[in-house]
Amino acid sequence: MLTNMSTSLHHRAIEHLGTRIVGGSLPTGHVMLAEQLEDELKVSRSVVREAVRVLQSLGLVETTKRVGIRVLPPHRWNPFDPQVIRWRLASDGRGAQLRSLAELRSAVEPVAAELAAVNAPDDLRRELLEVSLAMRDAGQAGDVPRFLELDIQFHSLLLSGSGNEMFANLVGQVAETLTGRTVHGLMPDRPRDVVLQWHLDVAKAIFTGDAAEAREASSMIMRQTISEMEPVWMEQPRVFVPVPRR
Amino acid sequence: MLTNMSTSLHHRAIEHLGTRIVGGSLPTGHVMLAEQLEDELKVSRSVVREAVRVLQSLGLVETTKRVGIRVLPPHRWNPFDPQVIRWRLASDGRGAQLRSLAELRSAVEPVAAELAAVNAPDDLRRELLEVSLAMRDAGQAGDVPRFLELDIQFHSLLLSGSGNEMFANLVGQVAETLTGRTVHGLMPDRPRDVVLQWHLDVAKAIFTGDAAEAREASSMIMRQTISEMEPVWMEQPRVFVPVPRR
DNA sequence: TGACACCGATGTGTGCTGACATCAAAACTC
DNA sequence: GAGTTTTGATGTCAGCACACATCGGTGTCA
Repeated sequence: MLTNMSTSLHHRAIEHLGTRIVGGSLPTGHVMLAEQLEDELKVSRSVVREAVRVLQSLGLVETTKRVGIRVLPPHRWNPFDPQVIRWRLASDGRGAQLRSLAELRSAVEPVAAELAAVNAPDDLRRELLEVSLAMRDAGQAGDVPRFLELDIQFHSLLLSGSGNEMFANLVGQVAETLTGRTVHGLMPDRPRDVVLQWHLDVAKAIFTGDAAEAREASSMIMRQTISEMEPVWMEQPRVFVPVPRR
Repeated sequence: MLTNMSTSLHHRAIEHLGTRIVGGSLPTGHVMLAEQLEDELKVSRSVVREAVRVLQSLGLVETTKRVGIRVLPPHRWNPFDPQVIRWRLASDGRGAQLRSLAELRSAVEPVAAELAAVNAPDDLRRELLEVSLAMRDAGQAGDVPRFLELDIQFHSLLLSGSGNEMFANLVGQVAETLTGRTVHGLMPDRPRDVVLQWHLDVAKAIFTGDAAEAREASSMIMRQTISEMEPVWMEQPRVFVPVPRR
């Protein structure tokens, strides 16, 4: 066996194929043979087979006897899988992916805020309040990296505090969205005062258990976020997936 | 080899382990050995290894050298994976799963309606209108199975029409929620007239491009749905996942 | 004598390989 | 054109070499 290095062969194989499929260099309908992948990746059958099985479970490929490994169309991919999202963010589909995530956030966060106001444990409410205060300080001081860190912290706490496991699972994706925004230079040097105030409003409302106010303030943040990020995906066309007939 | 039957060994192995882990009979921290699974499932190592790799990508287990295959805690499971959701719906966690899905719907659908009013292609708007009319007829006639079918159709069109691939991907889960509601006997024999009216309102608003009205009417439906389904998960405790520190 | 650091044995996942089974597409026969 | 055979790919199996985390024994030092 050749030098295996840090990451496992299995992981590397998945990464290699995943990026190529999602990136588009292996187009929909493209057929590969397992043996051919062995040669290409210089790994054994077991590695290829295990990698293909994982990609199959993500909806990226299907295997058919007598045919081979076929790349499936994008609408078959599991759009909620963290790996798929990561691969898309690293590809041309980055804009469309960020739009999807931003819209998902804009849907989920106000409801999460509402739920957190009703259900969140006390220490989490307190921490949320502290973070929102720290955000104000960092924001007014123009400390962008610190602000980003706290921003992620804030929204993570909010989503976790909802007590909905699906919402809580979106923290990773939200972090991607937020960092993506700064990376794209879409953040003003100094966050707007209203945005800081809205974050404070959300934290206070959750602290006092005011669900309606929490939702409202969160909606404001989301509206602002979307309008700031819109340039990223402006030219990206929307795709309408056919609804499965029965 | 014993009779292998319709589904592949690989699929059966995944199903076997997935149901047991999600169902709780293999508790968090439980450690299995690959060899032991071979004996238990009466399959070879490759089948076990490929199945374990898939479960690993779903966050259900992790493998450590010298230790074995360890079952991970529920908060590490990918809550958006269709398989995981299916396993949970078939287990004790059914109530909590339905709550998560219902809350997700209640967050997403109003936003999807808003987006559909802006972006949906014309034929989809037309179809949505037709379906909402058919729903009214089936509802008033008390034809429950037909109503359920149309209801699923309606919400699928709505989610697809948003042009957001993540929203569109939720059709399967929404269908589960809706069927789950009838299965649990939570649907009145004859859907309330207001609900039928709200569905018509959503369809009309999307048809005429009135985003705000589409959102509002959709919110009403969601509010009603949640309140109808609440009994299912009343006694289920909420789980608060620790937010990952950096 | 007791505490601690070191180190080698052990067991288990990782990776590789050759062989056979299965099954569906494609080619062939009638 | 329908039915049959062939073919070629994945599916499944079993055995091996290797890497490496853990455990327990050994040695050193106080």
